[in-house]
Amino acid sequence: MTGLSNATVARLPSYLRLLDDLEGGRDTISSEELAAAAGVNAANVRRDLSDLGFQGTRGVGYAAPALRDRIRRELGIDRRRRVAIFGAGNLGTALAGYAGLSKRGFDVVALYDVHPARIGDQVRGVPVQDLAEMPADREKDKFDIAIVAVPAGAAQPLVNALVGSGVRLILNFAPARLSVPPGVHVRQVDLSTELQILSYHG
Amino acid sequence: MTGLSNATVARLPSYLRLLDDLEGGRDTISSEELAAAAGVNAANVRRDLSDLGFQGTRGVGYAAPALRDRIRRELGIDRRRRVAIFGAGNLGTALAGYAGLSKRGFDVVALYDVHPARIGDQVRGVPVQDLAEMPADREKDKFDIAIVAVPAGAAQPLVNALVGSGVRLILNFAPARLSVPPGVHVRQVDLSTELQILSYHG
DNA sequence: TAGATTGTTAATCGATTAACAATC
DNA sequence: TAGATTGTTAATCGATTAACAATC
Repeated sequence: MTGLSNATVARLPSYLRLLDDLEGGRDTISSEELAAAAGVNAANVRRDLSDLGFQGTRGVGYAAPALRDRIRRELGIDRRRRVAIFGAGNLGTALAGYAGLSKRGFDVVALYDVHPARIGDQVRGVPVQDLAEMPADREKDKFDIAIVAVPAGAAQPLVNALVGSGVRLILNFAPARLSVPPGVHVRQVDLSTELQILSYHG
Repeated sequence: MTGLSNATVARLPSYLRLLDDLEGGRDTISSEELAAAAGVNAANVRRDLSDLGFQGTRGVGYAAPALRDRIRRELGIDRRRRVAIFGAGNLGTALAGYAGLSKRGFDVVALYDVHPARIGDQVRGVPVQDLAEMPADREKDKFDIAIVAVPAGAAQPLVNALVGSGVRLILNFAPARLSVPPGVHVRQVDLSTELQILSYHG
C-alpha cells in the first residue's frame, strides 16, 4: 500500500500536465510554479511530493523530467493504458476523439456497440466491434479500463458483464448509479450533478 | 451568504435524486436511508440537513416532499435553469440528449456552432444557431448556464466571449485549462484526469 | 556569502463520526 | 411506555498552511 491520500492523487494530474507542457529548456521546477498550476498552496505541493518520496534540491527546486517520470509511474501510466469505450453513439464517438488522450498515456483500442449497422465501422481509426466479442478480447487482455457511454438503462447490465470479465476500472458517463462488488473502481461523471452544483453558485 | 460547505453542496444532488425517485406513497425518510443513497454516514446527513436549516421529527424522520423542495431551492433549481451548449459536434449533440436533464430542472435551449453547414439544424428539438447570435440571446436572458463542448483551441476564446456577455456559470468539457475573472464559476470535466485517477487504482 | 527554495514541524482549519439526550 | 430517530456535542480524523531551520 503506497497510501497517497485521495486529495494528493487528485492533484497529481495537474502537476503532470504542467510538467508535460514545460518548455524543452527547463529542467528544474519549483513548488511555487507547480502550486500555481494546480491552484494550491506551495507547501501543499512540497508535502505531496514528499509523500511520493520524491526529493528536490534546496535552493534549486525539483528535477522536472525525473518528477514527470515519478508521477507517471505513480499513476500507472509509465506503460500505456488500453481503454475500451462501450457505446458508439455520439458520446462514445466524441470520447474516442478526445484530444490529448494519447499524449497522456491512454490508447483507445476498441469501441463496442450492439447495433449491427454500426459494427464494422471505424471511428477515428478505432474499429466498432460487437459487444459479444468483449469477453474474448478481455481474455486476450486487449484493454484494462472501460468507459461506459451507453444509455442509462443499459449501463448496469453492461457493467455486470464487464465485472464478470474481470474489469476493475470503470469510468461511467451514463446517468445511472452503478452497483459494483468491492475491488472494482468506478468514477461517475454526471451532467445533472455538475449542473446542479454550478447552479448552486448562481 | 448561506455558507454551505463544498462537501455538503456536493452531496445534495445525491439526496435529491433519492427523493425524486421515491415511491409515491412514501412521505417520510430517515437520515439512514439518505446516507445509504449518498454513500455517507447518517450523522453526516443530519448535519447537512441541519446546516440547511431543515428540521426533521425525532422518532419519525424527515418530510420527504418538503425536503425535496428545500434542496431544490438551495440548488437554485426551484425555477427551471436554461442551458446553452456550445459546439454541436458529437459531444454537444450527446450532451443535448442526456437523459433526465429536464426531470432534474434543466432545459437545453440552444446549441451554438460556427459551421454554416450545421446552423439551422435541429438536434433533439433544439435549434443549432450561429455563435454570432449568442450575445443578443444573452441580452434577452435566453440562458444562464453555458456548457463548453468545442475543440480545445476554441475554448478560451469562446469563454472570453461568454464572460464578456455576462455568463457566470460554465461547465467545460474541452481539454483546456480555462482562465476566468473572479466571480465566474467554472467546473471542469477532463477525461484524461479521470482516467489517470482511475489508473492509479489499478 | 547572499539568495533561493526545500523538507518538516507545529498550528490551524475543516469535515466526519460516535454517542447520546431529547422527543416524537 | 417502548421503540425509533433526530439534533447536537465532543472527539476524532484528515488535510492545509505558516513558518523556519536546513542547505543548495
